[in-house]
Amino acid sequence: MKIGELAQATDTPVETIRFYEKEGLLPTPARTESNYRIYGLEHVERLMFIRRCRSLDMALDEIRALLRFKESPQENCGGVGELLEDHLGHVAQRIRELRALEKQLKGLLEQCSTTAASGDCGILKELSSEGPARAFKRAVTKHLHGTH
Amino acid sequence: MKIGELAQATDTPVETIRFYEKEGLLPTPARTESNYRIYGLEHVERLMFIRRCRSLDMALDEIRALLRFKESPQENCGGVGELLEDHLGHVAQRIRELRALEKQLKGLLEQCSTTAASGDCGILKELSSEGPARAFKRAVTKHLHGTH
DNA sequence: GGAAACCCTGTAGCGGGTTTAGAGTCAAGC
DNA sequence: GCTTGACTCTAAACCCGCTACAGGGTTTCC
Repeated sequence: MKIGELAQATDTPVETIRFYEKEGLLPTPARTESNYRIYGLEHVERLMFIRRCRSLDMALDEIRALLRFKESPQENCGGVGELLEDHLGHVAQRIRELRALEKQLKGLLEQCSTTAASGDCGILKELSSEGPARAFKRAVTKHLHGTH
Repeated sequence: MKIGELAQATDTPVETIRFYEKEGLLPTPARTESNYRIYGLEHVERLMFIRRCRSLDMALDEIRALLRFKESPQENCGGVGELLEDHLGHVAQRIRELRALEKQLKGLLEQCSTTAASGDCGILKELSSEGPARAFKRAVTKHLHGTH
């Protein structure tokens, strides 16, 4: 199959396939006389593996590691689990961060509704708050950097 | 104040300040005879605003828009709220995605513990599943692109 | 007067692709 | 046979939001 067919089969943009090849995630395929890439079942399989991992938001480096495990003699299953647990940790961490963010944004938006009647935009005020004057003073009084 | 002091005052790397200037987020400051940038209160204020927005994970384009609102005559508060709501929407969406992800990863990890005793890695199997054969067939039988 | 700590400009790199430019190939319709 | 259009090729630039150089000049401290 040609690259466009592989693209359809795996729901992957053609350019991304070439990119994965350049990155060493996909083996270099055979070519036709006219220099077109030709793929087989094994490429479909491998690309689908990659895409499934990417859909789990794994980095290309993590995927490379998984592919090595997959290829390697046998039973580095422990390593696989460890990698996944690390990744899960990152994801959980990011969720926590985003939730904190969400809360802050909601707080800001409330400002808007409560100050809607009054003069000027509560959101912009809030974003400007914990005024700069203090920080300025801090910086100026503290221009004694290093030990002193 | 010089760039390093501004950096301290706002907890922003020096390079990032120069980057924001190049991006038009910070106005071009005055210079000393020896070509050093000199900043005042207004720069501290503006940079803190930018950093607060960034800590809310807003894109530089969004921040640019907010700064325009801030500058503009008066009362585009509606626009501000709208922008923030959009942003909140993105954040909420991303949280949903990551939670789904988390669930999938946990499922995969369970595979590992349940198949630990058995022959080979359940995780890798699972990641390879919904086999490629079907997709391959789909692609090959459907090489009749367009109307046919 | 010399070393350390600051400042300057300009450029390249990160990840994970996407886009563009310019050229070649192949099948179908006239 | 010839043109159109869909596909393919390579190489290089672009995206975001920085970060990290390299190779200078300036200021400050002892």
